[in-house]
Amino acid sequence: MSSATKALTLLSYFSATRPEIGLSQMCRIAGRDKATTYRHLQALETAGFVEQIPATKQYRLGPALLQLAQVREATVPRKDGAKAALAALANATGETAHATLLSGNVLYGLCDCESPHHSTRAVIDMNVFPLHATASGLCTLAFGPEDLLRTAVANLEAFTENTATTETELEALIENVRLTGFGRGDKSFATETQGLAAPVFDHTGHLAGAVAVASVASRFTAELECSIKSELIIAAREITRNWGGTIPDAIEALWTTSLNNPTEMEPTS
Amino acid sequence: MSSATKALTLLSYFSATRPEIGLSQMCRIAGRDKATTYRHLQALETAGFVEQIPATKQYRLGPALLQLAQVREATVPRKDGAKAALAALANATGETAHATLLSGNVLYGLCDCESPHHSTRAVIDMNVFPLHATASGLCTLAFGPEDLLRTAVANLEAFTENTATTETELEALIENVRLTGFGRGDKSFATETQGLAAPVFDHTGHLAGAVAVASVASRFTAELECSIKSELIIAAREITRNWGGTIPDAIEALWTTSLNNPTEMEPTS
DNA sequence: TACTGCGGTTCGCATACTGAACCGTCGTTG
DNA sequence: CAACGACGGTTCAGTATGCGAACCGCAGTA
Repeated sequence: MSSATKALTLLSYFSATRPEIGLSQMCRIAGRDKATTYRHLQALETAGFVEQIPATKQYRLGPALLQLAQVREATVPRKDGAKAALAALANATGETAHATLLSGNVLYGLCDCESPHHSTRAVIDMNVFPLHATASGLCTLAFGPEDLLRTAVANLEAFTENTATTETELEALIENVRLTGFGRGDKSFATETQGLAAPVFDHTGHLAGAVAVASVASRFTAELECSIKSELIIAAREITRNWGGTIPDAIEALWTTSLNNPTEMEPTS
Repeated sequence: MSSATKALTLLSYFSATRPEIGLSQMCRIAGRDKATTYRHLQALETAGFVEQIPATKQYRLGPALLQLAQVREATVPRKDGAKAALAALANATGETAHATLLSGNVLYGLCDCESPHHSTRAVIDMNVFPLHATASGLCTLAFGPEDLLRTAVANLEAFTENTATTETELEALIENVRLTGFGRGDKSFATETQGLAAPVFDHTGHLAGAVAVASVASRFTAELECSIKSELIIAAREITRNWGGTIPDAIEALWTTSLNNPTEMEPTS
């Protein structure tokens, strides 16, 4: 481990719950020498990555991070941060993968990626994803801002006979998403399409969108669902990381339990 | 200079205008060896501070910065307290507005906001603001800690032919700022940029940074200057308030006299 | 084919990082 | 008060570790 790496890892010990760390405390956390840690902190301070609070002598993250984060945000649009993960997802599952982005009350299609494995694919061709009828939409409703539900119930268009058209039906679907950590669209948008989605988060800690796989219903099996879910987790983690966020622990826990108990799933219909 | 510092300085070479840098290019910019630079970039990559674009092998800023900036923002939410005021300032003046933050002896760019009014704008693209050559820097020298002057005179780089390059020249500029309450950068940093800045204070009662407007020199008139100054006062008051400080009475007095004296023109308040 | 510039690797050398020990200063405590 | 411990910060010998000249393979090109 290089000296620069060691210095940089010190930064990762700062968090919202522990924003200020003293020298001795940092030594204990990092398990390193005091003199070394001191020099590392000084190096970080000269670079503006940490600053020392004059009153308490404690260290906290510095202002240079804001500047660099701004440049990062300007240079890497979100679409680029999702493309590679989507391609991997489509390739691993053999199905069509796509990402959606929540902006205000609307869920936009951001980017999609078709798999070359099958001749019949689910074709994604939407600008706006209906919240109540797609896996991504249900995911957004389950883990996004609460007032989104009002927007959703204002438009419960019935795309298929499986579409939820009442508020209670919709709430049941959302509740299921909150229990499993995955959004499910069981032929609720198109009669031949089976959707699975996972939430994606950004640097504000809020839901930013979803990543989803659209499979053709006729070849959708329990094994495929399990495989898709595990790949979805990988993709959701990567996209979230690229967007500067972290998956909330609660959702990570949901994923592991819902992957280990595949008997939980109940086809609604 | 420690190895960690050397690695960290590489990050400062990324900017909005140069978001992606290859290895050889980085060597030239940093003036350092290729192997060393490569190791540094690798260390930064493992820490998530840069990432390599697979296609071009170039490096760009990484996603870890977003997370750390988020923590910083949660710890010290100064940026939030400045953004709204900057937007209003940019909108009212029709010019590019930005805020800077003093940390130690260094003046960092915190946040900037471009106005949509003009097609030609002053583009702010700096991590660190030179104290002797920018309106914000002069403001900081005039009203910030005294020993900052020593740091400033240690680096009197001439950016344009208008840049102050001697200590006496610099002191004359600072004296003018102390008389008017506004920092002025008359093409001293870029030949086409005219800067005006006002100081901002935090809860300790000391200077915390500056808020500034960068105008294009060719359209800079007395009327515009007057308008910018009155808007600057509003923005400085608001940001200072958001940062938990108050504008010292002495500076409020300077502002009112300097707005009324040099010209009969009344600002649109 | 030879040449140029690129990203990446090797390896011997000495620089600069390491960490045990130390210092001065706080609050606390018997 | 004096002893104590925890803290931030400093010193110094010894060696791990970073340094850079030289090199490799590749891709474009003239």
